[in-house]
Amino acid sequence: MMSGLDDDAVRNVLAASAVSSANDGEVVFVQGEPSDTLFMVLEGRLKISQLTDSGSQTVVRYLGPGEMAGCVAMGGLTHYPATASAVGASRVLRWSRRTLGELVERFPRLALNSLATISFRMEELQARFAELASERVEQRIARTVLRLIVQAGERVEGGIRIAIPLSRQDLADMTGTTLHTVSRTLSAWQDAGLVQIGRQQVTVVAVDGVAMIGNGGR
Amino acid sequence: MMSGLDDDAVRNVLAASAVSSANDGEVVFVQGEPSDTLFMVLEGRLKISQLTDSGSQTVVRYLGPGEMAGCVAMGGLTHYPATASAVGASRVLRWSRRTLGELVERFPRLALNSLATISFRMEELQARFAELASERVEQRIARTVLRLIVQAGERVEGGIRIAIPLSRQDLADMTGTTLHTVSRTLSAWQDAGLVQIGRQQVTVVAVDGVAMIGNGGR
DNA sequence: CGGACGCTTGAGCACATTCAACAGACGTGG
DNA sequence: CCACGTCTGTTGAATGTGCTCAAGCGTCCG
Repeated sequence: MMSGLDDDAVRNVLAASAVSSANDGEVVFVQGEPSDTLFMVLEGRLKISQLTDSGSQTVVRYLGPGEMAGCVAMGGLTHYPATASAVGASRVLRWSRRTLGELVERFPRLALNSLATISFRMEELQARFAELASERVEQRIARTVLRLIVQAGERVEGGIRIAIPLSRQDLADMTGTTLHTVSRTLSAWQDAGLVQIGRQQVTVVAVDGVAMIGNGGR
Repeated sequence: MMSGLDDDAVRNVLAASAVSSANDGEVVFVQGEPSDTLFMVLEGRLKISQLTDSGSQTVVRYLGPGEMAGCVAMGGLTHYPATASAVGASRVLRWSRRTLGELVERFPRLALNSLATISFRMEELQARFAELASERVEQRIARTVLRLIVQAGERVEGGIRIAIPLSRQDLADMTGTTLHTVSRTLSAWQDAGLVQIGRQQVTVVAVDGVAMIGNGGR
């Protein structure tokens, strides 16, 4: 978010922010509310999720330290398109839309950086959209797990652990399936020695094996 | 794209552009190529589509006059995430990445406008993603048709026609299904008096009926 | 006139959902 | 500390939506 700004500018931008804390599960902003604040994660994580009117949930992404949430406050959207809730004890920086307007005027670079962030996410979302449209469930789960180990992988003995409390339901909400199918799939993978699963956690033992499934190798 | 710019600025921005024509089906930019140009549709339409490595296609959206294509050239992406091809004889404005950099420096507002555009599309894509993840095929087709009549609806006797040559395959690529299912669905709708279908074209007779299906009323 | 293209329709099947029941882990409060 | 309720996860069986495979038809165009 701050890339391309000189130290002085960064100090100015930070000085204009406020800090908030959020406990595990606490909501930072809610889908449908007026989008009058931009956030940046300082500590912990945010889970960005979306609720359709029919009641089903989709998880759009997880955000870690340094990442922006509610970029739409800078773009033109008047309401948040999704809900952000804290995963574990977290801390975020906040800028009001007003403050933001002034900052962007002084440091136009901020707008460009947001643009870069959103472009990147847009590309990712398009890719996930295409996956969802054309690939089978097992493949999608594999790709999602791979993305998660990039985003939040943690080396442990015997593999790479996804350092987010991740329920079967969460994975289902990311891949557009049900927790049942996710459970079955992960169990099968464990039997095959690809992963090690536990309550709200997944450790990938054989990254190459999972990658193969993700690429269509059955 | 030009909103918030004064007349003089608009003249400057336009003066820096080049014009290209594209015949029906001709490709404007290709997925994976370096994204060194920003486009704006002047006449006709562009179809933005994406090809996965497994070979299946998804249609991301259609763009009409005044809309920007390849916004990523302004954001940070180095390669186009999708392919743009002309639908019918079309004309587009072009700005090179270099020119664009200079323009943005002089008129920072351009960056904000792009941000607004992408934010809007991001929101729409998120909504479609959620649809794809949670709704049945018929519902998704209904919603897609409704979106299309907003984007390219044309009042005709007996309904609203979608003024784009739209094959069953195209609709399938937008909804993540097969042309077979789309064909069956549209035929059923025609029997029910909801739409009037023809070769590469759809005319919605009963918008409310289609909307009901889109909202889950079976 | 012939071929390519877009579309329709039927039959069978497979993947994933739905329905259902249960098991274990965790947290809470008496 | 144990009893209880809640939350998360597992697994089986039945069901069904939508895909795949297959064949054929009409229309547009060279």
